[in-house]
Amino acid sequence: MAASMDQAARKTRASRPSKDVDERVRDRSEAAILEAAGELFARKGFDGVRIAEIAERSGLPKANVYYYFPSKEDIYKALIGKLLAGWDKALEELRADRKPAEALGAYIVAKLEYSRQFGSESRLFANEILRGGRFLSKANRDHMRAMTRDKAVVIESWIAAGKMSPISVRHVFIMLWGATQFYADFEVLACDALAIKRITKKDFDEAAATITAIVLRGCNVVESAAEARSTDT
Amino acid sequence: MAASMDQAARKTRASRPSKDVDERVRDRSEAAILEAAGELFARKGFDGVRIAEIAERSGLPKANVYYYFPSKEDIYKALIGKLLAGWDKALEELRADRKPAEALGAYIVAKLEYSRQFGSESRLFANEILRGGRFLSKANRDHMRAMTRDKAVVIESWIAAGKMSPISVRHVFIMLWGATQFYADFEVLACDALAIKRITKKDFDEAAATITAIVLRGCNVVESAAEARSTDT
DNA sequence: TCAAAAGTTGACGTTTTGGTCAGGTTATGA
DNA sequence: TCATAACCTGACCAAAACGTCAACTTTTGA
Repeated sequence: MAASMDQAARKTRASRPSKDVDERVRDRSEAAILEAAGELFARKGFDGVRIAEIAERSGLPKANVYYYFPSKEDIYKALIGKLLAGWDKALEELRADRKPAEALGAYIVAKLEYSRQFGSESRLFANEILRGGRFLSKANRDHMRAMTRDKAVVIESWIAAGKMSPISVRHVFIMLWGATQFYADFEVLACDALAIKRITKKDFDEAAATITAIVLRGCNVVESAAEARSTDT
Repeated sequence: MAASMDQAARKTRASRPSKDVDERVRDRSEAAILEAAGELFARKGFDGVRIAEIAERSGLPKANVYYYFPSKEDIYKALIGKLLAGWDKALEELRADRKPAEALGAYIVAKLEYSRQFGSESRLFANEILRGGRFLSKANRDHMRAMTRDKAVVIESWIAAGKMSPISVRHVFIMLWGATQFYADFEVLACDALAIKRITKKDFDEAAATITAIVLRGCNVVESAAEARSTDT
């Protein structure tokens, strides 16, 4: 996911064992650029961002940004790559060997937490999808489809085992995605809806509790453990 | 919401009774521009669209677009205005005198139908919110807040009347918004999730059914046909 | 110590783009 | 018919934005 092939190749740190911490200038600069670009792309979309802005925000002169990344598009694509990793992580909670209520609750919490902590990444992803996913590679989309299918199978196994009522699993995924991303992606709307100025951790916790409660009850998920009250951590 | 004041004033159709159909060139041109611009803004965001594109797509030369709209921003704002009307319409379904199950179901259907029929408007709105709502006026936001509050009161009245279990009404709104907009706004993701090429009417119907089922059951909305007439606005 | 590699940067060139304008054509209404 | 208003448009401009470059400084490794 580094700048470009030739430059990445130059990095060969085996031949440069001087610093074990290896706080290479390159790494720091690339990170700074990526972070600045992430925030900006998230808020203004690909076309809305000037590399001069990225440069300014990352504290580097424009020409230096071009030293690390051959083009604006390359910066953007590098960020898209990072995104997809995070996308998967929450889904990992959905495993067939877990109790449905537990797994679904954990998924909702993880997804909300991800979008809370990585708000700008989440918005960047939303932005990209909204525009039709121009920059998503076929591999990216194949991976996402496969992931969805696998997790759908997990939930269908719970349904088959009578642990929850039969529903259109894939539509439920969409409900969950929509609900969990809303707070980060459409923060303005969420704030208006909640009649607050800024969304806090507490609001996210309430969101998790509400979404979990409705979805679990909505799917008639059986709660074997009589307790399992609110959806903490 | 027309181009600008002076130009709109000139329209004074009382003094020009020649055509009753009044298929004024102005009206057609403005509509063409707005439609073309809507599609483009939805897909590429404000900064991503060049007025040359709008011109081309609406079949007019660029300078002619400027004849009707003083600036790109004015075209964008005109569209935002149209959006908010649609936004309200679905919410009208939520009236205290209706039965909760009926009203909520109708709301979900109306919201989905709106985003299906006016996909590009929905995406444009999403785009605008994602970017922090730069072009939303204070009046716009005040209106939306007031609308949300009113409808929250309606649902809370149902809760108070024991017609559904107590939940965080405003978080439920967010769930509903997220779920109902997803299909239009994040079509790419929705297609991948549903393992289909394009979303059809049938998919929207299934979505409505699933969302309604989960939310109604999730909120323990009582389906008793008998009562549900204690609150009368 | 020192040459080569890595990193930095101000200034520049080219293209794009929002917006303007002067002058043309068509519709309107008396 | 004819004056006026509405409408249309090719050509143009200044600002901005992407990307380049040559020269400069710092770091590296032997």
